[in-house]
Amino acid sequence: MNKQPKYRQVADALRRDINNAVYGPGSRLPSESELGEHFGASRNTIRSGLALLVSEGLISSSQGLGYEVRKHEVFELNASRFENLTFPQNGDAYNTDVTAAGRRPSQTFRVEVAPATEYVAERIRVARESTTVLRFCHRFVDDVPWSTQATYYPDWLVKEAPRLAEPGDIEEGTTRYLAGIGVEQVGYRDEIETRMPTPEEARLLDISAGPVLLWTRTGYSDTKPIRCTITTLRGDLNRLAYEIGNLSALEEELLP
Amino acid sequence: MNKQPKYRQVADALRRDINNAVYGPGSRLPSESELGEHFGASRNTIRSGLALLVSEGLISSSQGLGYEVRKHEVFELNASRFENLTFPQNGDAYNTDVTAAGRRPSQTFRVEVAPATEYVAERIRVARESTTVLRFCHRFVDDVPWSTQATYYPDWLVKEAPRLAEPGDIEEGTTRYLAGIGVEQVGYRDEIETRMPTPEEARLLDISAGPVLLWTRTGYSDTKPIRCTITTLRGDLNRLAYEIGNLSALEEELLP
DNA sequence: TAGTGGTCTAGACCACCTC
DNA sequence: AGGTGGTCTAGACCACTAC
Repeated sequence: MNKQPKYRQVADALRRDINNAVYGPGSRLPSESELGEHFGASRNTIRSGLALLVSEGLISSSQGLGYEVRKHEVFELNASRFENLTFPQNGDAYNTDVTAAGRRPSQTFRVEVAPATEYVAERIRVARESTTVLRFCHRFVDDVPWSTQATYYPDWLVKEAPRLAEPGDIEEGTTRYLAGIGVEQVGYRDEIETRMPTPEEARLLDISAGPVLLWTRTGYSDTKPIRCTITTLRGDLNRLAYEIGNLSALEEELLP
Repeated sequence: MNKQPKYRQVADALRRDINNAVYGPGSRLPSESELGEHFGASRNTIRSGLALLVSEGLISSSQGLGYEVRKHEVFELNASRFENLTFPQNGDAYNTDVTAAGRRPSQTFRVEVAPATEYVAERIRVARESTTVLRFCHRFVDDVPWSTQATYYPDWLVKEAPRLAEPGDIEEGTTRYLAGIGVEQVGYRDEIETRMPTPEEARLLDISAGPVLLWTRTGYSDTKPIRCTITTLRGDLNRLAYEIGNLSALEEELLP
């Protein structure tokens, strides 16, 4: 027989109850002491079991309140909608998508000059530590921190497109502004990863547990890379989607 | 002054040392008792700090051995390489990509009849719990569990394409087999999410800590969905890539 | 004020690895 | 055998929330 440690038995029992909706989304779990009595375990052992479920993203805890079953709400970002002149939009797809979902987007924004990290440098093909312009966005949906987005532009491009270095939004969108001065983004390469947040990311995105989704887009003109955008998304709140090829079958679904 | 709890101070100090390569990748950390003496904390407090770093994916622990700084090795899957007749490949891109990276792929494979989960049913547009054929793949790279892949085919398609329900591989690849009988996949919709693994996933993929990357591809003919493939990837080992548009600038990079 | 979770301790015993 | 991490206990005190 495969004997599990007691804290795992506690976690398994509670997980089963949560999946079977004995404890529904948003409802509160019994207190640590009550669970301790129920399972015949010390408070610390119960806490180990609960910590497992917290790390799995099933429950969350707040001091003075107790443990609560988390409700899941996912926002989908369409990453394949082409960022070009055929889709008029401000900045990028974010405002469009969030508003379309009936939610209220907001953001803080800043521009700075920053040395290229190794990660960025190899993608926009500049020397490590060389100067870049960083346009940084901290995004919220209904005032909940949702994602951060950092776009790096190489120095040579900023010389051609000085408005990139100016603080404040570019009304018509950076992609369109660049196209207007003859630098057109004709393709991009996306990379998607996941990992646990750094303490800094956890602070910015108000993450108490669970992973982040990292989405890097390197945009190319017909001759060279022109930007690198790194988006850090709360994993529990976001999903990325790509639609590729002929999807006429999908559109029909939405007809009356 | 913002006083951090002692176990966080421990974690922060060790994290800094790891990032500054005081403890390099693959090297061992001092034992819990040594750290306890160093930081003037009880063993349990030290363990809380170390647990934080484990959950962040920075270190791993093994009973009897100690804590080790993890080395990162990421395998990139190109998800946008079109799955059609222009790219000859077995099954899908997996074998091609892994072999190209100089690694040894292996897999176990099974076919079964399974009722559609709600998630699958809404994607291939069949009734919940209706019959589907599930082709399941457990994949390894150099014998390390890497990902699982489950593809669901709707019942109506299996009637037209009976080999889908036969156990064993389809030599020329399922996409090509289907094209051969007139069911061509002309487009697909990908969805990408992340979360912590379920206990079952942790077992199959041998995950001690860290998230999984979930990649769902729904394939369409010109009139309806024909399959739904759910790939579960170890987050620490995998990255997804999409290349879209004109990337002639990227190809040049690889010339002499 | 009472109840909740958050931190911390001191000590015990077990399971696993290396020598 | 000796050292490592893994589990578990009993108890203390603190911080936060509710009433």
